[in-house]
Amino acid sequence: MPLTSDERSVKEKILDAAGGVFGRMGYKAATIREICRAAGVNVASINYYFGGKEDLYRTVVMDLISRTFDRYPIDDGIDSLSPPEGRLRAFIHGALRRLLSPDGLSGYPGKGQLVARELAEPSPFMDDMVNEFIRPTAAVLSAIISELLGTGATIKDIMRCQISVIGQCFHYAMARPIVTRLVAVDFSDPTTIDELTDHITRFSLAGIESVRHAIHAGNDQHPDATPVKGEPQ
Amino acid sequence: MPLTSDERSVKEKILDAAGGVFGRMGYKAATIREICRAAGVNVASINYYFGGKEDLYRTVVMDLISRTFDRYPIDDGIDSLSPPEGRLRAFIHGALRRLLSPDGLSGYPGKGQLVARELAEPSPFMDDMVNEFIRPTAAVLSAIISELLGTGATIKDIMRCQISVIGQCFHYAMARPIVTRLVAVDFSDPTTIDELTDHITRFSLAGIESVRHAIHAGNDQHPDATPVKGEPQ
DNA sequence: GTTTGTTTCAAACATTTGTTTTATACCAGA
DNA sequence: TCTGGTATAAAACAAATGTTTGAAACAAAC
Repeated sequence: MPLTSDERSVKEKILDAAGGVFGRMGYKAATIREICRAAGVNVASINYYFGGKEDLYRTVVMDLISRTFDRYPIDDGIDSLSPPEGRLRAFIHGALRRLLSPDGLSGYPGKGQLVARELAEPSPFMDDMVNEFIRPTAAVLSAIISELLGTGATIKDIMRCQISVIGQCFHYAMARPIVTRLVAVDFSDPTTIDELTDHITRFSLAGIESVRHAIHAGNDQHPDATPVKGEPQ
Repeated sequence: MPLTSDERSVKEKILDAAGGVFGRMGYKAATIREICRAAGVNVASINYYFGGKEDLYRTVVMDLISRTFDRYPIDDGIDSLSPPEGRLRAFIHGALRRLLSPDGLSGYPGKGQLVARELAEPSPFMDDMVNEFIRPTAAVLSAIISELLGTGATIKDIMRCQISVIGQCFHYAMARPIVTRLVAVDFSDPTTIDELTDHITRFSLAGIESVRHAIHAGNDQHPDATPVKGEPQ
């Protein structure tokens, strides 16, 4: 009978501890002894419950992302027929909370470092991750931006604006080791997240509007009239 | 007398091989045996010439970044007294080229993955990197944005706009494994880099301008933007 | 209470890995 | 040729790490 309350507890303890250790140290540098010490369980437990280190890692990552998307859905509970400005704000808010919010249990530091690790050295199941989570997310953002840009926007225009929006959100999560060395900020604070949502939304709406203008007014001119000295483009 | 032609050859062989292996596998997963096999030298050579694995890694990374900044300087050859719009464009162009341009090393995959790796598991000398390369870069961008925002901008305002600009540039380098799965783009192509420079500059100038308006228009959505108080730096 | 299957634990095992050692080859200069 | 410093190679070493083992503890069913 594999479901006593005690078993779930041990498994959960391992999963939580593993999330933190993997996120902090990366797959290779994280040792199962460190994970088990943090979880307060025996080293053999990992092989007993998960079959090995690699399977534990896969479970941890998929579980973490899945739960995060459950808690902070893509649409953030906003009607897909409402004006695109509000939907963009909801999207950014959701993205920031997914990336920066601490994961309820066991003081997990944030998913940013874990994402960075996946980008540095994509796992064999990176494709699954993209298909299951990232592609639907990108589709929602694409629809919003497409509406904001209006007719005449090319796929390239939409794509670039998408990356401009997402890039801002990601950077707070990924570059945390750098940013915190440059300035003292408390990410994961809800107030901070709301402020960032305001900023990125304002910044992005203006940026998108500017791209829209460029599209409708004689394409592809340099954004500033002053040419760069000695740099033939 | 440590400078016969033969010695330099061995050292160079190690450096080249190490760049590839570290870039491909990351610090922890890369083994000195793998590096030495790729370089065709004895395992003891690394300790003999570099003192150990960590010092070798530091040398390789610092060398790579240093040469990259030499080739693509921060100011991109533009006068620091010219209008901030052009300077922003030069800054973005330089950042993109540093991040996306392939470099001379044999078969080296690009700096995006290395940066991502550093963010995922910061090296012991991450502080050195930040102080030597990132801090001066951030200072240049900060000056540009500060000028664009005008008086009344808080440290927070400047910082957030900075991250908005840098985040867009970084995302192309770091999220390459994701982006290439979503759409077919050839980064590192100079034409692509120039197009991206145009887009990010236009997008960011509009975003910054919008933030400037919000600052001067009683900052209703911006309850924290009280003029410059002593932000811990 | 005994039995049966599951869970936990400490110790052991087999590899891997960074480093050191020891010996040998090299190569000028006296 | 001898000598002293340098470079390379093979082996040895010590520490760390993922995994396995075998026994003990435990819980529920009979």
